Amino acid sequence: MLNGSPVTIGKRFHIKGREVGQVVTIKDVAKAANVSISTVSRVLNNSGYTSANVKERVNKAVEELKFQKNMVATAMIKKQTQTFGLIIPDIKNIFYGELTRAIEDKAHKLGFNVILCNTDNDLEKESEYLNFLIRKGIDGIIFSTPETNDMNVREVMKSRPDLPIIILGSKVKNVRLDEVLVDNFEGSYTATRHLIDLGHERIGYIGGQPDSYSTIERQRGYLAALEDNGITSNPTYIELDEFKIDSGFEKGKKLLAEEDRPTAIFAANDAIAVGVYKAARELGLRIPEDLSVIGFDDSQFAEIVFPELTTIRTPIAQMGEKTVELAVQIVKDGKNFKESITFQPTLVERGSTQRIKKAVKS
Amino acid sequence: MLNGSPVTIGKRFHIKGREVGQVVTIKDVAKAANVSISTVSRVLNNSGYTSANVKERVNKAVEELKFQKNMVATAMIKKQTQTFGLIIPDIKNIFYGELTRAIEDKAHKLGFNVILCNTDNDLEKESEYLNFLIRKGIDGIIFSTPETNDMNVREVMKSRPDLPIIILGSKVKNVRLDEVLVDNFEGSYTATRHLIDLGHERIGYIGGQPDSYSTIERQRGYLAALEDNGITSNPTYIELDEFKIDSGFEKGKKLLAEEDRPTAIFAANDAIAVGVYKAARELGLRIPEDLSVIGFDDSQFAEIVFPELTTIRTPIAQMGEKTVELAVQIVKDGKNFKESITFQPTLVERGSTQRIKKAVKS
DNA sequence: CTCCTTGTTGAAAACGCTTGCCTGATACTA
DNA sequence: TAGTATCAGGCAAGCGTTTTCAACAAGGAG
Repeated sequence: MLNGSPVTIGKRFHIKGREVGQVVTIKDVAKAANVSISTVSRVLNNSGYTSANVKERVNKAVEELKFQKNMVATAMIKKQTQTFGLIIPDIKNIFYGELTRAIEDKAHKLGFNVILCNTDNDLEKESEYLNFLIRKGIDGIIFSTPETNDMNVREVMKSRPDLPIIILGSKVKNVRLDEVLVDNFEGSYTATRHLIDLGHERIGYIGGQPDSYSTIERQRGYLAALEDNGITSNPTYIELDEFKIDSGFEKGKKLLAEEDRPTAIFAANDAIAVGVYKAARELGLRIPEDLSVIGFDDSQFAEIVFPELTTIRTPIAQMGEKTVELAVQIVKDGKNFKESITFQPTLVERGSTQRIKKAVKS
Repeated sequence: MLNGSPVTIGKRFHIKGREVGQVVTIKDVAKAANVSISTVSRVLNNSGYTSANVKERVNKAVEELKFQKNMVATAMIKKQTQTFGLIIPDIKNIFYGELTRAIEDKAHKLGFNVILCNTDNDLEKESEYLNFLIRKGIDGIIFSTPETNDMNVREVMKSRPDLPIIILGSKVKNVRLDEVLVDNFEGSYTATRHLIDLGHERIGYIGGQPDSYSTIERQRGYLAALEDNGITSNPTYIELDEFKIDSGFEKGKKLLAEEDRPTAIFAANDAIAVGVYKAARELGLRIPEDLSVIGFDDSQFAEIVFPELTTIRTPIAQMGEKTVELAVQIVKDGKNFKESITFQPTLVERGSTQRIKKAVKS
C-alpha cells in the first residue's frame, strides 16, 4: 500500500471461532505513514508538536486505511466514555418520550451517547442500572423520576463523588445537586387561577404519586390559588394516585360521582386529564360544557383528545437540552456548580375549559 | 484491613485537577486476598481451577472492598461491551416508545444496555450514529426504521461483517439479514376484510412513507382484500404520506372532501387514524356513524381517542423481545442464522367501525 | 564555539482486566 | 519408587490508545 509494504493492514482475529473482521488500529496507520504510534496519536488529537509533513502523511494513511479510533481504548485511559446514563420510569410514557428525545438529540450534537434505563420507579431496578452504568464508565447520570427517594443517589454520591448527577424535573430530598426544574407552583397556580377566572369555584385536583415532588408542588400551587381568591379548599376534591390515564379515570370517576361534584378539574398531568375525559364520558358529562378540564405538560395527548386539552406547557425540550448542556459542561470543565435552574411554564388555552354556566351553579 | 496492610486500598487519581474518587481495582482485591490478580480474575469469572479456600478469600475481599469490575477494561480484551445500538426514527413516536421499552427491558434482563439513536429517517444522521456505535464497540445493531434504504446497512456489513444486525419491522432491499416482522399483508387484509364485512365498499387507504416496507405491504393487503371481494379499487381512494397524525389529517381531509367520499378508511397506522379523526371532526362527519376508521398497531393512541379505535394489533412487545433474544444469541453463539421471523397481528374491534347504514349508500 | 531554546519525534509506561503458559504440589496408578 | 494425571495458582503478554520523558536537531544568542 502506501509504502510498498505487503498487505497486512489490520488484524484478523477470532471470537468463538468466528472471524471478527479486520480492524485497523493506530499501529497500522503508524506503519503506513512511517511514523511512531505516538505521533499518530498526536496528529489525531491535535496535541503537541507535529510537522506539516508528518501531519499530512498520517492523515493520508488514516483516510486510505479508513482508520477509526477505538473508543473503548481511549475510554480506558481517559476515563471518559462519552456516554450518559438516563434514568426514567418508562419510555412508553409520552412525557418521557419527548424528554428523552430532546436529551438524546442534544447529547448527540455534543458528541455523547445516551444509555436508556427504564426503572418503573422501582428502586431495586434503579440500583441495578446504576451499578451497571458505573461499571461501564459512563460520564454522568441524568435522573428523571417522579419519586424523590434519595437512597440510590446517595449511594452513588458516596462511591463516586466525582460523577456528575443531574436531576431533571424533580428534587431529591436533603441532597444538593444540579437540577433542572419547571416551576410547578407557578404553573399550577396559573392553571387554577385560569379556572377561577372562568367562574369555577368547585375545582378538583388529581395528582400523581403522593410523595412525588411534582404532585406536592402542583398541589401547593392549586391550594394557594384557591386561597388567594377566597375559595376554601375542599379535601374531598383532592385525589392522588399516579401520573397515568387509569389513575385519572378512577379518581375522576370518584370526584365526579359526588353529589356536589366539581365543575372543573385540574389534572396534575395530561395523562391524568385523559383519564378524566374517559370518566366524564362514562358519566355522561360533556367537556367543557359540564366540566372544564386542565392538564399539565402539554404533551402530545393534549392535541389528540377532543376537545383539545387546555394545559400548562412545560418546556420539555428546552429542559432536556439544558440538562445535557449542564452535564457536558461538568464533564468538560470538571466544575460542579450545583445549579438549580427553573423554567417557567405557560398556559395553553384550548377547548377543554369554559366559563361556567350560571345555570349550573344555581 | 484484611491482612493488616496499611489502608491504601483503591487509588486516587485526578482528571482536570479534580479528584476522581477512589476506584478499587482487581489489584487491590488481589492484595487483600493475598493472591495474584490472575487468580482473582479466575474466581470472578468462575473459569479455571480455584480452591474453595482461595475462592472464599477472594469473595470476601471483593465484598469488603466493594469491588466492581471495570467493564471497559473487560470490553477491551473481550471485544464485547454488552451494549446494543438501537436505531429508530424518533422516540417521541409512541410506536417506537413501546418498541423501545420492550427492547430495553429484554436487553436489561439479558445483561445488555441499549444506546438510543434517533435518526429522523435521515441517512446522513444514521450513518453518523453507526460510526459512533461501531467505534464504541457495540455488540450489535437493531434497526427499526420504516425506510428500506440499504446504503448504511451495506456499509456496516462491509466494514464489520461479523457485527450482528437485526432489522425490526421492516425489510432491507437485496440484503439477507435477521429480521423480525409483523405480517403486514395479513393484517391489512384482515382490516380491509373487516370493513367489507360491515358492508363498506368505498374504502380509502392512507399509507405512510411511499417506499416504506410497511406502507407497501399494507397496501398490498388492502388491495388483495378488495379484489378478493369483487370490489374494484379506486386510485383516488389511496393516499400516501407519512406515519404521522398530520399526514392523516391532511390526507383524510382530501379523501373525505371528495364527492363520492369513502365510507370507511383504513389507516396504515394509528397515528394516521388519529389524523383522520381530526379531519372527520373538521368536516362534521361522525365516527363511526358517518365514517368507519380502522388503524394499525394498537398503540396507546387507540384507547385515547373517542370513539376508541378499532385497529390491528401488532405484537410490539413480543417482537421487541424476540429481536433482542436473537441478537443476544448471535453474540453468544456466534452463529448467524439470518432468520426471518414473522408475527401475526390480530384484529381488535372497538368503537370506530360500524356496519354501514343502508341510507348512506342509497 | 558553546549554551539555550524551540521544535519534532520515538520509546515505553500506563489504563484494568483476561488468558496462555508454566511450575509445583498432590494424588493416584502400576 | 517412579510415572502420570489432575489441580492450583503465578507470571507475563496483550487489548488499543494516551501521555510522559528523553533524545536529538536546528537555530539563535552570547
